[in-house]
Amino acid sequence: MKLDPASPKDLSAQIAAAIRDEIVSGKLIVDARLPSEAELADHFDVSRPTVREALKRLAAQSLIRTQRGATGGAFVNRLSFEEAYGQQITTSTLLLSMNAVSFDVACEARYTLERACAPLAAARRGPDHLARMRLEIARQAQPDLSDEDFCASDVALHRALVDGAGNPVLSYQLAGAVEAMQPLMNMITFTARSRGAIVAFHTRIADAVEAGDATAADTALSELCDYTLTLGRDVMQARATRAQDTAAGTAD
Amino acid sequence: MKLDPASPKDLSAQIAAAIRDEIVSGKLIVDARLPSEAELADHFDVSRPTVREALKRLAAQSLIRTQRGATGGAFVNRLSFEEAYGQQITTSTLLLSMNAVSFDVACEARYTLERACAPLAAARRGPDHLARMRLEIARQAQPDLSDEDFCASDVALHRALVDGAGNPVLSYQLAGAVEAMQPLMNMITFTARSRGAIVAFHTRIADAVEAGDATAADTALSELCDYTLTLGRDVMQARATRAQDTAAGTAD
DNA sequence: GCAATTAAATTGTCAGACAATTACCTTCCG
DNA sequence: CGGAAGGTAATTGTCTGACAATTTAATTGC
Repeated sequence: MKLDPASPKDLSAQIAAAIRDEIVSGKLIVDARLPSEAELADHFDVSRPTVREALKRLAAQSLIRTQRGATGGAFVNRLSFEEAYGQQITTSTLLLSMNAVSFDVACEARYTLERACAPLAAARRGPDHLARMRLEIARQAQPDLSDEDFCASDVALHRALVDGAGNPVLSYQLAGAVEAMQPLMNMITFTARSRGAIVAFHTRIADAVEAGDATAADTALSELCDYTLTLGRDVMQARATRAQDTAAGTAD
Repeated sequence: MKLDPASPKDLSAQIAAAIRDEIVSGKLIVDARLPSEAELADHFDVSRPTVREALKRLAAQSLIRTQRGATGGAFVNRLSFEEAYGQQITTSTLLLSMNAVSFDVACEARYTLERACAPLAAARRGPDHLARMRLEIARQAQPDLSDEDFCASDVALHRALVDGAGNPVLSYQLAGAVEAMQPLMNMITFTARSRGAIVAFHTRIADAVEAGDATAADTALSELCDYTLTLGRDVMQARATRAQDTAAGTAD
C-alpha cells in the first residue's frame, strides 16, 4: 500500500483516511473485521504504534470498535443513533461556544427547526411523548428548581416534542440544535415571572400537540421564541449596564 | 492525576476524555497550548505512546491541532464551521447507510428542515444566493449531465437556498440533512421527464425566493418533496419487480 | 463425554531511541 | 553595530522490541 510521503498529513492520518474511505464506500461492511494491527502495519509498511494511532482516530469517531483476545481485533462499528446524537451534541456545543455565536442566531436556528417538527408531532405523537412533556412541565412549575435544572427540563420537554414527530433522522438532526443551546440558556437567570410565562407557553404547546392542532403549536412556539429572545436581550443589557457601572466605580 | 484502573475504557480513552472535559468546560481555551507529550505522560503516569493515542483521538474530532518544532505542541483548535460541516456530513451519511434508513424517512426529514429555512431565505437571500441557484438550474437543464452530476447540482442548489437564510447555525445543521441524502438520491436514475419536472420545481422555488414569497417557496418545496417521494417509490417498486422476475427466471 | 489446563492470537501498554521540524541563541564577519 | 550563518534545544513523528492482559480454541486428563 502506498502512502504519499509528501503529504502534509501524518502517516496515521493517511492510514485512518484510507480505512475510513473503505468503510464509507462500503468495501468494509458493518461488523467486518479489519486485519490485525500487525498485518495492517505490514500492509502500510509502518510500525504498529502508527497503525494504532490511526485506529484510535477511527475509534474516536465510533467508526470502529476493538476487542481483545484471540478472536479480537478491530471491527467496523454500526453507528447507532445514540452515538450519533452524542457526537452531534458535543460538536454543536463546541461550535457555538468557540465561535461566539450570538444568542439571537442560535435561538433563531433552534426554534426555526423545532417549529418544522411541530406539525409532524401534532399529527403523530404517541401518548408517551405527551406524558413526557406534561411531566417536564410539572417539574418546571416547582419553585425550588435551580436554573440549571430548569434548563435541563426545558431541553427534555423540547426533545420529547421533537421525538413526537416520529422521524429518527429528524430527532438526530435536532439533537444538536436543541441540546447545544443549553449552555447559552444556562447563562440566563430565570425570574419567577419568566418561569411562569415559559411554563404557560409549554402548556399551550402541549395542549396543541395533544389536540393535533399544528397551527396552534406553531404559534405558541413562535411566541416562545420571541419571548426567549427578549429574555436574552434583557440579560445582555443588564450585564452591559452592570459592567459599565463597575467600570465607572473603579475609575472614580 | 488519577485514572480509574477498573474502568472498562482504555487508558488513552480516559485521558482523551479528561482533556476533552477541560476543553468543553472552558478550562482550556481556544489556542491554549497543552503540556508536551512527555509532560502529559508524567502527569497521567503513562507512557508517551498512550498519551499520543489519546491526542490522536482528540485530533480526529478537530478538538486539537499539533505542530512540530521548538514552540510546537498540541493546541486547542477553534472548531470552524467548515470542519463541523464535514464531520456532520460524514456522520449523517454513515448513520443513514448503516441503519437502513428508508428513503421516505430521510426525504421527509430533509424537506421538513429545508422548508423551515425557506421563509428566512425568501426574506434575506442575497444576490449571490440567487445567482448560485440560477446557475445550478441552468446546469441541471443540460441533457448530457450524468445522474451523479445532476444530484450534485441538486445538492448545491439546496445548499444555496439554505445559506440564503443567513443563519450559519442553520446552514450547519442542514448540511448533514441535505448532503447525506445524496447517496440515496444517486440510487435514482432520473429520466428526462423527471429531470424536467424537477427543474420546473427548482425554478418555481428560485422565483419565489427572488420575489420574497415565503408561501410560494414553501408550497413548491412541499410539492417537490411529494414528487421526490413518488420517484423513489417507483424506483423501489421497479427494482422489486425486476428481482421477482429474475427469481422466477432462475426457478424455471 | 466433560472439565481443567495449556497454547495461541490479539490488543493494551511500556521503555528507549532516533528522525524531522522549528524557534531561538550564538557567533562570526562585514 | 547589524545581519547572516550555523548550532542548539525543544517538540512531535516514527520505529523497534518487549511484556502484560484478555479471550478463544485446542489439548489433555479423568
